[in-house]
Amino acid sequence: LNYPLHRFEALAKLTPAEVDVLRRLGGGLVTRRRGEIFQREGEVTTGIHLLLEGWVTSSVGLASGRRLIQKVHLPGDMLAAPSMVIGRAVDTLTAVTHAVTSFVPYTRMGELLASQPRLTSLLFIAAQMERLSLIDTLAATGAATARENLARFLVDIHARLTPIGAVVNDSFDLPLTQDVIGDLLGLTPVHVNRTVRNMQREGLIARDRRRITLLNLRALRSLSPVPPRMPEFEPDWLPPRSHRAMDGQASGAEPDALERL
Amino acid sequence: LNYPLHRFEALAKLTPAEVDVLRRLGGGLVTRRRGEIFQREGEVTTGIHLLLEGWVTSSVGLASGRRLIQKVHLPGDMLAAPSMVIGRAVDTLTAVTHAVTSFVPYTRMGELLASQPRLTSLLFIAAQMERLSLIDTLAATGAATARENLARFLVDIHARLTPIGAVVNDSFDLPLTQDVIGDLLGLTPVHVNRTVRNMQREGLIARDRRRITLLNLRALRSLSPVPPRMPEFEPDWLPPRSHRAMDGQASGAEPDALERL
DNA sequence: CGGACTGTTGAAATATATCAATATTTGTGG
DNA sequence: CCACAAATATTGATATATTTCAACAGTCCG
Repeated sequence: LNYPLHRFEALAKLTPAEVDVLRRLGGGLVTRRRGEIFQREGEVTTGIHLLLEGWVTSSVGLASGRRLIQKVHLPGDMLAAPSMVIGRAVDTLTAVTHAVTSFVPYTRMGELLASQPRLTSLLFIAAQMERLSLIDTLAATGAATARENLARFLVDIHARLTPIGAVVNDSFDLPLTQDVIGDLLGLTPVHVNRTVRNMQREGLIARDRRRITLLNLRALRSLSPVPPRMPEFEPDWLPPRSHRAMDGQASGAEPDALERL
Repeated sequence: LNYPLHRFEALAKLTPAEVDVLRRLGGGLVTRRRGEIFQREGEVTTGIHLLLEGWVTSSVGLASGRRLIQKVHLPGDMLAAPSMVIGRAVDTLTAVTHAVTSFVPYTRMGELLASQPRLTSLLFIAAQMERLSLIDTLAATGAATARENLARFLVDIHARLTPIGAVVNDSFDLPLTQDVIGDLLGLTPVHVNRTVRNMQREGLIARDRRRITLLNLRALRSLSPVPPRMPEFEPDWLPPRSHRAMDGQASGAEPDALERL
């Protein structure tokens, strides 16, 4: 299972044992067809999903019938984590491209939480980062123009695609319809279209089919209402790579729980 | 230090030792005058704040000059946690009423993370809940009308004020100006006013000075575009109240780190 | 190849913003 | 406790970004 760990590795240098625990966290690989919905809002959930390949949207349906896409998930993301708190799916997960996921039952997450204090800390930090990213989305959606919001979106995807090597010369595949982008930015697809075409006309971006090129990244960045966010690498308050902890022996509760599978 | 723990107690029954660790987490009490700004966006941060009393807003400034208030914090909240990831303040913290806080240096948070696996799990869960709350805010701000958004806001404050006993007969103090509410909902103060007055005219709410009464909670709830969220109490995957862990002895690293102060 | 998505453009409608003036409340210092 | 200044709330008129509705053009994929 080749779960991309760049997310965690941006936070701290992992020990080989930790890498191993994370790589073996998920169950078998599951292939998702394009368009497949593999979690529906409201249903009872028993675990989270790791995204290994492809793009997946996380959307919530509003009472009005509109839907808002909270986030597009890219490889390396942990899906449906907020749902574990209430035991029911908070969001609907839809594969927008062909995708590969891996399931992690809550009980297994519990074993991880109980036995790996340092990884639990990293999970805590990762959750805070997701929170930060939502704050930025909120700032853009709530108090910025369509143009600024679109700029932020493009810059964000660019930044998140870069560590997995999917960006060449500021150019990348964007397998999202304007309809989906609209639900993501809280705009009408019609208005997304007009805004995109304006940016194109002004030479900010170029498009060819599903491929998009950011011609003036600097201009787009300064258009974006929020600054880029860089997590601090291995902050000094992070629990140390304890020799005892690194083998998963930290909590007395279930020493080898994570080694069983 | 009487840090309200209802947030954690909604998630799990705490052991006396855990209660003690949490209560002794913060340093001395700090009093904040109304209007005082005690953290500014962008400045280097060295710890988080616990809110014991009063209301505090967390806002981010946009490039356009507008500001968006991400959240109003109420007693029991942990402030500025997202900032710990990047070591700089993500948000500006402003006391909107007289308030009392207590500071927790990152190093002390690190000790907590290293020594209390179960509390770390609860912190992780709490972060996921905050994430969920942001998703709901985003849904309302991005794809709902001013009216729906305001309804959601009132219902949310009502729900969060209830566990600290600040709601009587669906009536509570709302020490926020319409200007602040506007920044919170992504609306103009003028439009907030019109929307509030409409609700009043329709008998949904009543106001007297800063006190507001939700006359028809059911109607407001159904107006809200997002459902109420109930965290699951003591989910079965949560790390158990280990006898060893409860004394803060779990990680071999620094056994008594948290007991020093 | 053909039918179903997806993108594009126009015209009209609308929720919300902006600007501006006045009323009311609130906090403060005498 | 009063009076006053500053902050906040209220209302109206007008402007505007975005939505809605609708028609048509591409393009993708089976």
